[in-house]
Amino acid sequence: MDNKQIARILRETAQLLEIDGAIIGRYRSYEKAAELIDSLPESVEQMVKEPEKLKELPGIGDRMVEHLNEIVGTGDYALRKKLLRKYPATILDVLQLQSLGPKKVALLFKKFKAATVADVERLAKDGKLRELEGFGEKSEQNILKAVEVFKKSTGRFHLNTAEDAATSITAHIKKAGKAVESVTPAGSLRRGKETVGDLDLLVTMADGHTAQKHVDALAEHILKYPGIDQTLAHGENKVSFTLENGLQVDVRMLEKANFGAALLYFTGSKEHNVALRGRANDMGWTLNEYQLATLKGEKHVAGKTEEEIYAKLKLDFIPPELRENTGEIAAAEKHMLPKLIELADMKGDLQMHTTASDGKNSIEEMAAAAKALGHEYIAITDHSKAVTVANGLSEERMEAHAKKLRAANDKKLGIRVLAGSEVDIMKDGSLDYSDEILAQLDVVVCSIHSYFNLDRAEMTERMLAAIENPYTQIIAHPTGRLLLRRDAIDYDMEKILDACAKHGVAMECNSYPDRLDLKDVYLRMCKERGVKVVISTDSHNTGNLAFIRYGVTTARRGWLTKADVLNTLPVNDFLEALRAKPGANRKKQAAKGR
DNA sequence: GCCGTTTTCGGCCCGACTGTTTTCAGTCG
Repeated sequence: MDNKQIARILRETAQLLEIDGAIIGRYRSYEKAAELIDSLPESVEQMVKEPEKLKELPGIGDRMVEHLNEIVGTGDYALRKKLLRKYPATILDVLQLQSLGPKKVALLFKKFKAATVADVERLAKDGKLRELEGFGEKSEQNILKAVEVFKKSTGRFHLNTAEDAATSITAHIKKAGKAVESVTPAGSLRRGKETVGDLDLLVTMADGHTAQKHVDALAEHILKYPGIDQTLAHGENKVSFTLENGLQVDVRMLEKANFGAALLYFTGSKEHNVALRGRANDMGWTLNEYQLATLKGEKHVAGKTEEEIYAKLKLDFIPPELRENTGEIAAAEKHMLPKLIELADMKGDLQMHTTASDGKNSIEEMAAAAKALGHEYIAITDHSKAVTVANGLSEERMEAHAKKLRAANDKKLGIRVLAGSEVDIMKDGSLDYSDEILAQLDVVVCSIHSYFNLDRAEMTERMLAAIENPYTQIIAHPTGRLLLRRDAIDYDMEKILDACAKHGVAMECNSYPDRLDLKDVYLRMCKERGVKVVISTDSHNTGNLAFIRYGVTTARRGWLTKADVLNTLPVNDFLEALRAKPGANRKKQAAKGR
């Protein structure tokens, strides 16, 4: 049982307890345990064998250790099962609906036995809800809207969808003219989380434009953004709306003096903020979205910039990507935060496709576009023969293609082109090309495109066999997940990473916004084990090459530095750092094509 | 259920907004 499953059981228990009317602290302790375990790199299943270690974690006490033991041992949790006899599991869907919280959900269940989204929809349509205390006509409409959103999606969006929306809305806001000083995205987008639930934008008002009438005028202007589907809120300092794709956008207008405190607050994560506020309290201060101040708010301490606030809290500046309360505060206190990798550190891109398989551009076009992005080298990695749907290359075609790739270096493209392939890992863990073909490639990138549903043991064996193959150098999109569409394939990640460390196989962080694979938590596991990482785009056209920024962001979330990522090296050093192929003469290989 | 150099009991982050109310409970982030 993995941490995600354990966290889900705890979170559901917390939600059910809340609906059941438990006191605030009780369900919060379950919530906190779930949040902690969700982002814990170590396996709880392993840790229950050492309860003392488990108890060192903040918010885990004697009782929680017992509960975790029960969950790991039995695969379920008696309290949750008991609550699910009282409330159907579908009531948790109802809780997802915007404007319905635990109190109202409990009331709906008590009065009408409503336990599904469909039940609630029918009650709202029949006008039954307004009979209840605390509900009115407006609530009915809001609930019906929420039901529509629920039906449309689970309410999360790819990183690039959110970023594109932020760019477009920012441009619109700036058209308001000189009243606007700056527009800054906050929230999970700024933290670079793999998917974004809603978009937070902070707008600072320029000097001389802070009066309410200017703010009101700006709010009016913002609500004229052409992509708005529905306006959700229109307050003094905030407007909220949804876009046609269902993405919710919150825009907050504020004074420059509060910008740092607001940016910190709305960037989150919630867990990071809670920890910072606790720290502020310990130091005799209080932190909110307006300022850091003395406990009763009588004296301002800081608020204009995030840097200033962190400094007052005796912390080094914490990059947004690390703000998940997974150790960054302790590291910042001890001046031990890593110097995170940056986009400018990237010198190459190691996975991309051309018209030879399923790409849209030629070798030369991909090379020119990569050069324009500042890369010094690329590996062209068209599909191997098993991926027939993607026009995978037969051994004969691959051999000819490799020659063509080498020859491309004679054309003075201004960028080194490495001959590679994205070689399929077959069901039994063997590779899709013979050793003879693999020996001719500069870069062998291996990945899974079939049999995603093998059981865990079989999948682990398959991956281990691929890693043990002496020609395998990089595992591409290692878990095969498609964000919001397909779950990660199931194998023992710890075993796989140990094998990668042993054999010098690198793990890819795939930058494609619907993959971001490996993800942050696993990248951090790579770093701890000394497993090498590469950041690639998996581009299928020249436009995709810029996705590398999402890979870099994900790597930053995994605490990686430049030194942890192989393709920050100059090409010859990179080739030397890559796993040596059988019989390879490194120096000769590196010098080739110069 | 967890936690503690003001606490072993009594708190659990905290403020804005909405919709329902005429002063506030519930929801949200």
